Amino acid sequence: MSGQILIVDDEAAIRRLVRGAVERGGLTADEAANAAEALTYARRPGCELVLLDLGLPDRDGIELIPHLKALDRTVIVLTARDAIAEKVAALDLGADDYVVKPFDTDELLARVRVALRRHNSSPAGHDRLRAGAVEIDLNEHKVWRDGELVKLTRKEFALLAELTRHAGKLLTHAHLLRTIWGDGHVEDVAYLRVAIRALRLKLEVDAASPSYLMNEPGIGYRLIV
Amino acid sequence: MSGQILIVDDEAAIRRLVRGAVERGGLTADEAANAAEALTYARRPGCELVLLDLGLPDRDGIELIPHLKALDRTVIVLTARDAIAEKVAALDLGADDYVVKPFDTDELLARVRVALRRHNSSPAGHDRLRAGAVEIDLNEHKVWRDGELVKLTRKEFALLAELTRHAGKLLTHAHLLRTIWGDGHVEDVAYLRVAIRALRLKLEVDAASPSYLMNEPGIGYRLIV
DNA sequence: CGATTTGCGTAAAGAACGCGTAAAAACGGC
DNA sequence: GCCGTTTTTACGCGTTCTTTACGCAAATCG
Repeated sequence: MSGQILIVDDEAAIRRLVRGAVERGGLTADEAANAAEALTYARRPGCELVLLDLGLPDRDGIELIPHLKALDRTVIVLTARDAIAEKVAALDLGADDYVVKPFDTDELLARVRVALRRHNSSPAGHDRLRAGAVEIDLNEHKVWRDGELVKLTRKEFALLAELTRHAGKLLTHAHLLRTIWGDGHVEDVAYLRVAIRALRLKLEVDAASPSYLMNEPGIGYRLIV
Repeated sequence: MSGQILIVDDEAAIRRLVRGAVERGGLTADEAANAAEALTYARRPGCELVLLDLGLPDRDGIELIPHLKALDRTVIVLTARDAIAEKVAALDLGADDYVVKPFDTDELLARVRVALRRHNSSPAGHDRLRAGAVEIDLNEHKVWRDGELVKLTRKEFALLAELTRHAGKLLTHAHLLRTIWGDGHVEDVAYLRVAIRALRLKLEVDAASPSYLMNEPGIGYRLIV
């Protein structure tokens, strides 16, 4: 299972220090020592935030920022370089925050929390989302329909969560497959069909004529609000 | 007219400095010298982001954070207090960033841009195109004619999108065939005819005498704006 | 000036596709 | 080894796409 936070730094000591801070906050972490590894881990579903050192052996970390943002990951740059120009460049490229080494682990953790708070909840605050009769708690991994608790499997929940986060929007097969099953399964539309059906059976009034989880033939699925 | 940015600081010199930075970035600003004023300005519609000094004469700025967040304003704390505990407290109370004085105005502006980018990107980027009575949303794969939703198939949509992207311009058979059907079907003009007809039936007032999807004999098609 | 060609619109039939559905096989945690 | 979950496979059905054919008008040509 992949962690929520990805720590990218070539020095093992730093990685350990950061990981300590992150785990103290109850979060899970992966580690990468170079740019190539970083991209591999960042692509894994479940990865939300990347703590990025700029001084990597194979590539300048700053080049990674656009790639990470394209994956919809939050990026906090964590580096010894404190030149203003560098900060501005990183932030303008899409970085969400910029912390200069040496840093305090408490402050880092606080900034990580800020970033995650934002990432997980567009209507700022709680991690409860509602779309129509369905309510979903992202932290508690619980789902209600008309106030009644519904039991979902992990995949079902992940799929519903992704659809709910972008309620009303059309999400492509590829997007859903990538976010929930990972890069290797972008073509496995069958997974999606089976999972969607399971959700419909549990959430729709009549699974045979859905009014909530809608299909856009050839494109993807959309959750109606 | 209220500005997008509210600068809260009891020192006029600081306010002027910050305002300079903000306006250099093409943004407008209001100023408040104490907590009471700050709340008044923050309540005004159009205010998106508050740059908040913590050392205010009437109240501790940190107490303002929850109020500002309740108004759904982005908050960047901008203060001389650099105690870690203070940073963590402010961030956990809902502040979006924390910048310690003395700060560099370029970095501040970059952080303001980051915050605004985020603030404005939640009601996500519609890329919608319009050509005459027809409006088309490329992300949502939806098309309206005179405000009324029209249902298109994939190929129809792709064709209309390509024509709309280059509205008014003449697109050759080969170009359209290549972009929608791929390299292998550059010669299959029949596809194009069938698809164009389907679009006309759905979008034109009278498909038999088109006024919107025009043919340029021997060359290609053009969408009239 | 009439015959022929060329390109377009139109219609309709068959093939291919995508989806829903079901159920069996493989997997993984306890 | 068992039970719930996930993956894999298969089939029917409706929709969409492709293919083919024909009529018509304008352009081309003898």
